[in-house]
Amino acid sequence: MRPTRQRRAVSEALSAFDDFRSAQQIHDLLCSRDDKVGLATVYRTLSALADAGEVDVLRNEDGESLYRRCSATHHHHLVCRACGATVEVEGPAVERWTRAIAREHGYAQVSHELEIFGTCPACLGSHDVPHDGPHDRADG
Amino acid sequence: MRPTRQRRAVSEALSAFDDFRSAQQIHDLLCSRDDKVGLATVYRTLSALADAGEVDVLRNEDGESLYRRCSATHHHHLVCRACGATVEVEGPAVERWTRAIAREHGYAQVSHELEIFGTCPACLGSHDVPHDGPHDRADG
DNA sequence: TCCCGATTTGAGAACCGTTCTCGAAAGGGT
DNA sequence: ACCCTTTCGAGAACGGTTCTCAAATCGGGA
Ligand SMILES: [Zn+2]
Ligand SMILES: [Zn+2]
Ligand SMILES: [Zn+2]
Ligand SMILES: [Zn+2]
Repeated sequence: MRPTRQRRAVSEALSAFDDFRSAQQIHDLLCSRDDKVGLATVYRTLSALADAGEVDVLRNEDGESLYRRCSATHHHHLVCRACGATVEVEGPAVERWTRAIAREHGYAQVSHELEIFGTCPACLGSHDVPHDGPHDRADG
Repeated sequence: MRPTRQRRAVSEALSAFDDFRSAQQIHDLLCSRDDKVGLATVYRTLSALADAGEVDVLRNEDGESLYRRCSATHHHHLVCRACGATVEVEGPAVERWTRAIAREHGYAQVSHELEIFGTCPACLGSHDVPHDGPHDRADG
């Protein structure tokens, strides 16, 4: 995979966010910076990064794919519904439990998806709960 | 909510499946039975049932919504990737863990999503793995 | 039973995130 | 510079879902 200007731009844009962002949001950020990158290229690059395990993907309630640069080890997410603030969490017991459940029912090639949603401390404190962006995170 | 012929048909169609099915699959089943129900009505009825907590919803990897009549208590699913065979599973320890993690980070109004995917015993045994339907489940 | 307002239906259009198309542009090895 | 492959990108296409709105249906009261 060639490190083209476009791919570098998408990858750097991802790093500018601490929370999960959609392909279109990333494209918008690049546009506002006058980085000319086609939307199709943003989609292609994000898919490639996800396939390579360099970013995590999760679907929001609208079915939209959201991307985030995460640590390399297996983990799950605690995500604020209001602002998107994300915490990576690990639970060895949960990992064991899912494997045990699958074995118990004879299922093989097991994987799992686990996300925790809630309202983060910042959003709990603020009187008007935001719905369109993070509180104090870089986004451009 | 009026118990119309259409809503009854959708509800009964759901009961004919043991695994998760899409709105379009349910619509197809009704058509093949000469139950005249519009696709929009199928979507509306499934949404209403999901809102009422009468059916569980999960999104497949394509972002499609799948529906299943489940038990009323909180549970998760062990789903076969190949044929869709579904087992309801419960894990009190996981429930405790998610609450603890959320509290630890100060998140409130916590919910979570957890699905386990794998290959069921029947699909492991069969030589040509099916990709379009369950093994020996009612679907008509 | 008949009437009437409220609810429900459904064919098709609209919506929207995503993927595909394919000719143009860019890159790298020689 | 040349060639061949990869990548790009504007716009079309795709597919699941939702919306539109006129027609059908329902339920309750007269
Ligand atoms: Zn992650
Ligand atoms: Zn895990
Ligand atoms: Zn269920
Ligand atoms: Zn649970």
